[in-house]
Amino acid sequence: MSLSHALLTSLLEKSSSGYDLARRFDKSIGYFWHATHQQIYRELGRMEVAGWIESCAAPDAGKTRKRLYRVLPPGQTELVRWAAEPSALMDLRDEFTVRLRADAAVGPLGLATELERRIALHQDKLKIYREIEQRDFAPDQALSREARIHHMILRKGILYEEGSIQWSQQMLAVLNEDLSHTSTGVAYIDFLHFRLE
Amino acid sequence: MSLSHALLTSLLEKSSSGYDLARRFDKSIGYFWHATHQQIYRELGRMEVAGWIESCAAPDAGKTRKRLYRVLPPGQTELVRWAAEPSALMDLRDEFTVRLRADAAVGPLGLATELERRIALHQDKLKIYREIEQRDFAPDQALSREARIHHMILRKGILYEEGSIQWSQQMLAVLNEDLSHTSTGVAYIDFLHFRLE
DNA sequence: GGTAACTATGCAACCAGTTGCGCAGTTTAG
DNA sequence: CTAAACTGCGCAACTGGTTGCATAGTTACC
Repeated sequence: MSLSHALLTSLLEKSSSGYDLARRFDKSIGYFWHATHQQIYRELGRMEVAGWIESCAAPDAGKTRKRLYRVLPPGQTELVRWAAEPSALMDLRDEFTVRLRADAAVGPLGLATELERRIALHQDKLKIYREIEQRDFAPDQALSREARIHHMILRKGILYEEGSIQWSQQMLAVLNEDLSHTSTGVAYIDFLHFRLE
Repeated sequence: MSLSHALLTSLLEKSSSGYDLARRFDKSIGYFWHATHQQIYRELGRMEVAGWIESCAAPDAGKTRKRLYRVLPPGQTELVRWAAEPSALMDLRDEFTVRLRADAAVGPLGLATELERRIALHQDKLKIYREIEQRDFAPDQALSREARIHHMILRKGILYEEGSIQWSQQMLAVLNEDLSHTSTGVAYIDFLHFRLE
């Protein structure tokens, strides 16, 4: 999924060691996209072979193997080339949605508790995003183009979490509805598929 | 990502051949999650070995190799077991977000056109979802539990597309802003990372 | 009657992502 | 002073997803 270009971007913003990159990735792009240290080291190796980046022993390495990675001009060229490519829309491949559909197919499976847990997780993320917004993107500042783009990316996360919480609460209401007046069997299933043809 | 359980759910809703399953998948769960026929055939094979499903020559097979797949009790048991498991939140691994960040890092890359294309794609999807909603979930009907869950899943898609369109239009405004009064260099980059520590 | 499109399945190879483990040095706390 | 935790890198194996290709029958059309 082109982790390499995400890493190029992150390295352009700040040259780092693989380890720092992994941690920084977790705290910026990584709020939206988790990558393990393994993936990152492997990708750094490939990019160095490709001549997109170079590395040297880190100044603060001591006797450790710590290396510092830097983007080379071919890497930046490649990033610019890649950025202009069209890309597919993200798919919303959410496991929990499938679980809900399984619940719909075989009958109540007690997903309310899990849904409540997920709401709490969304609220945690939202809280973190809002703190970052307050600290880094105060409304009175005149922001640079770069900062405005970063702000919009963060806004995307905030809007997504807010939407997820609202939707989840409505879903919770559906799961908790009194079932005594409604059919719980399977008689309805066959005409409930989304049909398009 | 547990395609097998998504397929179990889909097969429970309606027994099908691999091919039909692939096409039905595209038109229900598949609006949120694309799977190729290859993945589906491979997974069907595994599930049959595991005893979750069984297959027989399809009644309408003629001289073709068409097979019909059906969920067996162990398959349903497995689905119920799986559905109760906790699951991680979806990550928003969107390539275009990385491209925007690359634009922020190296300067304007002309992403506005691509963003406009994506807005149009979101609008197409939204239109389809709304048509499905009108046809299958008319507001005056008393819906079963199953239908209400399916409706909520569709609502999730609708809300996501609406949110994406709104956000993208704001992002477009940022990209199209007059640059003459703002810095376009790289001087700002190093303090623009989201910081948490 | 030929050819193009569609239905239906499957193999093989590859690439990306994940997990578990291990090594080696540094810092911190008891 | 030593054990534990943390920094930093990396190998090997596995799983899941993707791509390209192959096969074979069916339908539709000119």
